[in-house]
Amino acid sequence: MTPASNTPSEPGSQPKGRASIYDVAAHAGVSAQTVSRVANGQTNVRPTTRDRVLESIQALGYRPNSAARNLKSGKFRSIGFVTFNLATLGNEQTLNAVAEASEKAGYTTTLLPVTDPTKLDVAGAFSRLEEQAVDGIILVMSAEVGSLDELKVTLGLPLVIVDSDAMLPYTIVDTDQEQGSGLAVRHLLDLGHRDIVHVSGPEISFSARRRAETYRTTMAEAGLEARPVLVGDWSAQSALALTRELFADGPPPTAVFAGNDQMALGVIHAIRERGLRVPEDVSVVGFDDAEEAAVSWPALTTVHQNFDQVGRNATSLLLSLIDGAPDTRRKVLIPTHLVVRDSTGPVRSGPVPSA
Amino acid sequence: MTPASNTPSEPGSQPKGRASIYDVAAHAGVSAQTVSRVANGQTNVRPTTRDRVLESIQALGYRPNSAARNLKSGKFRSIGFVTFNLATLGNEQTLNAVAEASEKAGYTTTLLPVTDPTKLDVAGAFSRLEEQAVDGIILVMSAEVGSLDELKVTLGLPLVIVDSDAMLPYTIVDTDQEQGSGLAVRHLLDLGHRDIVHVSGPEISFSARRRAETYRTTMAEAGLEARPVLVGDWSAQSALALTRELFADGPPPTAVFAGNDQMALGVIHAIRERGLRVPEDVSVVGFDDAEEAAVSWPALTTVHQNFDQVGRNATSLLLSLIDGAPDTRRKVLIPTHLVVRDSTGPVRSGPVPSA
DNA sequence: ATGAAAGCGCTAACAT
DNA sequence: ATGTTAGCGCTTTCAT
Repeated sequence: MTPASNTPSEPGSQPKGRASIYDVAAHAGVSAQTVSRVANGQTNVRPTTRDRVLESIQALGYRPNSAARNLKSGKFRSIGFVTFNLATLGNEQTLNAVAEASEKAGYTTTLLPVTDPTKLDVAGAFSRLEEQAVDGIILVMSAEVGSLDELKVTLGLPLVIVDSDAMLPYTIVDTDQEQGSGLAVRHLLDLGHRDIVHVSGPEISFSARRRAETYRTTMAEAGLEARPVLVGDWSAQSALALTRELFADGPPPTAVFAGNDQMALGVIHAIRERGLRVPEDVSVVGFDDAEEAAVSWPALTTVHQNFDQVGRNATSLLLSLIDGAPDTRRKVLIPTHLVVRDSTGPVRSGPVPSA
Repeated sequence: MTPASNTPSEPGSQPKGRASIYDVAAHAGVSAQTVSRVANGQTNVRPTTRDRVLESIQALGYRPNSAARNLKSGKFRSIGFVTFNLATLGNEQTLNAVAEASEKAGYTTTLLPVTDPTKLDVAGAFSRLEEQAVDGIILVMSAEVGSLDELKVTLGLPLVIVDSDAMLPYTIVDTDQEQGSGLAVRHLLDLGHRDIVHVSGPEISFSARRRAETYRTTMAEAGLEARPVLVGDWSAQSALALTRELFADGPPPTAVFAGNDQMALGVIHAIRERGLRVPEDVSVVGFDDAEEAAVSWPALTTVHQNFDQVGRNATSLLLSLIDGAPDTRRKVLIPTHLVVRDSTGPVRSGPVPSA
């Protein structure tokens, strides 16, 4: 059946390395072009020929070489995901959403870890990103990066920034920190709390600073005095230590707004150590709505952050940039919503909401 | 200074697209070879020439095109990370470790998400992996995949499997599930518990099955009768529901071994709902040692799983395979250790350990 | 120390 | 419907 004409390279032997398009062409007795057409599902190939080529592809285990394709097309069909630490609920979920969204668009996601944020001097590490086999970059900052302004100059690749200072002159997608934090603080206010403490993430984090700011302004709007912000590092451990100190220093507040759920757990732990109850003695609100929030004891009231939407938006924005859309430097803010569970309740004694 | 001789393509205008090695060569008045040598840090270039080339590289913002490099070298310097869901503590931490380890080796990590595990029929999806621009693949299963045997036949790429049935004929890296589960169950046994329930992950998961098996054998070794395993899906919610049912159906056990920390939290939640205390009435052990384990209330006794080591080992194994080492199909089992915190204690009333 | 030529595997453009 | 030519950007010979 198959006209297995002998070629000098002995096609009958087992395949060394990988079969190229020429091997298939020789095996099927057609030109490389025809193989290419079959491999790419072009229509203008006679069914007989197509079948023969398909057989040869099978027989030789041929797979197109993506490097050659990339070289030819000038595209990689891959987007780069740059982050300083993956070990964060938000970053991880964002990555997950990005990976799924880009896969749907036929793109692959390449991780470009930058071990040390401060090492990200623009001249050095960043320009190296251009060599990577990616068509565009999603930069998840979650922390400050020096001289970002030069980025635009240095980086010759489409760029979308996630979780960042929305003042930056780039296309940005982020959770609406202000809206979310307002929700949390006003919830406590509505429950009658007047003495509310905020335990925040690290200074270096934009979102942490934004949440702390909103805590202060919302308190001010209510005509209340904000307590000094307790600055942690997102970890439950840091919140635990901070809250212990707080209790050691003076009377406990009636409510705590924690910068994330992890820290909320740490706060709750410290409250219990002190012999107090949640929410009867102290109410606690978190931020993120991580999986454990629903099953902690008590179930945590928290601000739900929609990382999936952040990731999907960032991806589609980047993809359109890659497709040549002009960079309009849009800021997309993804709204949050409050999930009220059992860690918050009305103040036990003291002023009741005006009603 | 610079002999900016005019070429037909008007090099003086702003760079359309990207500067190639030829543009730099023309700009510096040397051959492409010399540029290549400078770019790759070869020594045999006269300092004067080198400087001139370097200047041109700067001026034109030249970055080597990785597609061309890849095509030439036949390597991508990237490893593929295949998983069915990233949204798992273990997978995420493993990915993190893989990304870091491969970055250190000068490799990039490419995410190859497979949305539906059951869709991973070998003939289809898997052979497509070969087209990806990767030199090898780390497959994180955490669940069963049909006809894996054909994998070897189909996949022409170095492969390391993580978190899997260690019986498979591949190079495998995994947490030592047996050792870990033994630690957990024997810890409860040592505390005098005799009535221990196991809440497991889903049947489809190898590690879940392995942990359940070890629970049964360890109980048997102690001459005790195992309770029917409560099969959940790793989520706290599932454990919560399962434990509620358990309590509704009969007398509570004195201890629970949960298949992971999330489920342990769900179990604890259910115990409390029932008006019982942890660990006074019921002891609970988890598995993973996730961050929240240390700060949950009470702090969770759990089996620490070293995902970092799993990821690092998988990476170095894969890298050596890529470098041409023969596939010896080693099984590397990473040991765990027990972290005793506050969720376990001696049985209140009942048999005391023989001593 | 430097350059010229060839080719990695693929596909767009142009024949036939 | 199929084949031929050329070239993507780089690096490995092999000169010089």
